[in-house]
Amino acid sequence: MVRKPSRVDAGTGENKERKGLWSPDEDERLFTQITLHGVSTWSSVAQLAGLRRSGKSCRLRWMNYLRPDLKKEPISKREEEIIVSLQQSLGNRWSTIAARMPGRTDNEIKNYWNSRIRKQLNAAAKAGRATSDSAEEPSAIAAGEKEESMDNADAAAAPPLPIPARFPVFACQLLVNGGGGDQSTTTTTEQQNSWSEDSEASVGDGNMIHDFLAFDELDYLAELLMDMPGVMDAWESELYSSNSMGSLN
DNA sequence: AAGACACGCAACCGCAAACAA
DNA sequence: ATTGTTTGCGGTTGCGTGTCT
Repeated sequence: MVRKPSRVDAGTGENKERKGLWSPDEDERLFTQITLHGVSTWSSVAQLAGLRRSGKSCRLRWMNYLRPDLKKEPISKREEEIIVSLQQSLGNRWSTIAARMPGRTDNEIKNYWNSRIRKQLNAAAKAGRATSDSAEEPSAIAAGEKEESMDNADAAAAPPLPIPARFPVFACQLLVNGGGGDQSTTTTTEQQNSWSEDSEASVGDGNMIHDFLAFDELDYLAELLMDMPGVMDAWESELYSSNSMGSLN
């Protein structure tokens, strides 16, 4: 979707800071400036590129649009699952979530989530009015509502471990891999990243499991697996290790 | 065909943390 | 230790486009 730069205040005053959509020329200036000279401070980037933009605006444009490593394709089903599960375990920490999803920006994920939530709420409003509190809600809607309540409570203040959508898959992996825990519990960055790609499924990985089980089946499995000895311990360390990765670039 | 509505996305705003002087 | 500046983040807004009526 290409939009004309037509937003309010396209920079009428000579010295006035420009706001609104970026023109192709501005993009080019910014891109050239950063690729050739890098970034010392963002305000200096704006100056050196001859842009009447705030450093803040330049940063945002670069991060969300110009960066060469950004994925241009729409968010895949697999990525959606990752977003949902990370959102459930981390809350609205979009930058942390984005850091685990190469090529995706916090803004993109946030937008995706917000529109998704809006959809779910609309759907829930339509379907749910008559049969409120129905036990057979689609898991996606349930997930959305769960997160809303989590938002209010704030993840840090909630002692019980969150059970995101990834848990059933994780638990299945644990079983398939022999329950040793070692390889399953040490979820590496590469592993996380591989979930975002539509890579080939190998025995015991999340893709394979999802090929055989629907979401509602996974939910059911989750309930059973939570009671199995050792599973929650493994999940806890999995959660811990993945949470602590958030600080990585 | 045209207006209304919904959706997706880009970008702004305000705040807080980090950093420098 | 204090103050000012910069950066990063999450929430929110508003525009353009697609779809529906």
